[in-house]
Amino acid sequence: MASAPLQRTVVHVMPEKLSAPRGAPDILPPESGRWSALEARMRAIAERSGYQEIRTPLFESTELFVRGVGEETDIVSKEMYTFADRAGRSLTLRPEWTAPVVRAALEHHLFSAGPLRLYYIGPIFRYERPQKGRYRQSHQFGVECFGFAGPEADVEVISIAWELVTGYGIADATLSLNSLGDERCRPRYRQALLEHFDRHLGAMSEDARVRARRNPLRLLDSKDPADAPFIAAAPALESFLCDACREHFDAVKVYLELAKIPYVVDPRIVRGLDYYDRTVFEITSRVLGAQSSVCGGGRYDGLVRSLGGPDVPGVGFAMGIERLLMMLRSRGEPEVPARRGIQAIALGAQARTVLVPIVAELRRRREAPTFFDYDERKLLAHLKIADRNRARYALILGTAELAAGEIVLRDLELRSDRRLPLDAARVLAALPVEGAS
RNA sequence: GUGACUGUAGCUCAAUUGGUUAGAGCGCCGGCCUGUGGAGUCGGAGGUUGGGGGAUCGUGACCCCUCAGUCACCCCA
Repeated sequence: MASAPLQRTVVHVMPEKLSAPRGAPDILPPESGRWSALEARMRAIAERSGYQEIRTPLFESTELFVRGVGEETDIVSKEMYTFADRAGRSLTLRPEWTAPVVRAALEHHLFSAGPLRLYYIGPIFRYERPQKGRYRQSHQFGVECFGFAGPEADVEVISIAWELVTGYGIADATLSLNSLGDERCRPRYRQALLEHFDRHLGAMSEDARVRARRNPLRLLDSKDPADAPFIAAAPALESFLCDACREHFDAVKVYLELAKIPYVVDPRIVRGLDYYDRTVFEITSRVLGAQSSVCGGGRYDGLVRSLGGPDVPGVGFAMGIERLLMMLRSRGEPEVPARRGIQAIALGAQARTVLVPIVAELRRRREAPTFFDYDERKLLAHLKIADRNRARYALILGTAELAAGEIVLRDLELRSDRRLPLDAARVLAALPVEGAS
């Protein structure tokens, strides 16, 4: 290999600074700490309702999303990260979780064991123009409840979402609800809609004409003022629901009231994924700006079958972690974190040698952090580092202590010193237990 | 994919409507305050003004392209 010329080439070819791809932000400390705390809470809440985690590959065969999400949807038609692998297979970075979850459940015969409750947490990828609350790699938490056709499951799933969003004292959240009907009544409504809009399409936005062709229901969702009067005059979906769908929808509302979960019925939420039927819902917040939706979901009784599986009903939601974090942050929390952990301070090479194994022992036995700056500094500088680390204690070993066979344990909050025998066990015994943060 | 705005030290921002060696605060590193901390004080490092072209005697400032961010549309979490 002619490595020398190759190296030269590399230097000339990439003089630019390396940076993260567009719309794919890094998550750095201390922000990453907020992430893991939220994720822990999501897992806990899902598990309390009997949900278990599922992890699926980051990429799937492209066909899964085309069939599962719908060829005509924006996600599939223009937002997927699709590539060919070395064998020419078309693969796609998952743009959503529901289709992969169903695929995995089918592949491993999870439906044959009866009702199934799964949750997931992880990244999704959509090729969109980034803006606030919208990224090319974003992260979702969600649950899928399979095997129950009744309204109880809808409300179970909504309850989980609602608890997560409101659990931090967020007053701003709104739950919007709608029913899309099922395969019996929706076609009739679709037809009625088309007939209504057909007469006005010439006066409506260009976008509306596209929607009429691709998904007439989405006409209702147009924000173009030109379309507003025609939308207002459009027939209401609710009046077209068949008896079974109406009964289901009414029961969902009753259960929500029993659960004291406030909602508004919004006939305009129709959702952009093809697989939904009956209940659809969304949780929104003003603080998110234009990307107001923090959670969206609904029932998808036909999806499993359409992917080649048995006739298993399902209901679930997906929640945007970035957006939920934005909601939490907007309530402000400038609080200074409490002091925690120990700053180990060695003055001089010999003290350092003695302190290293003691620190190792502290780190093995305690959950709270033990910080150790290995550079030779003055005591003053070490204490400043301890403050920066927000350490509660300083463990100081200098030449005087070393000679006396002692070590100083300083409480940085109380500003008081104790002299202890120079021994890891004695130090541990003198420290209160500090648990995980 | 469409439209608009913005990119100057690690961070937040200056730089008299183009004019000499681009500054400040915070942060960082170091000295002093004889081994006891969020302070003070003195000093230091750190910028090819996102990148590339162009116009000009000359620009961080003007024009074009590009990259990135932000806001809205589209769509969605």
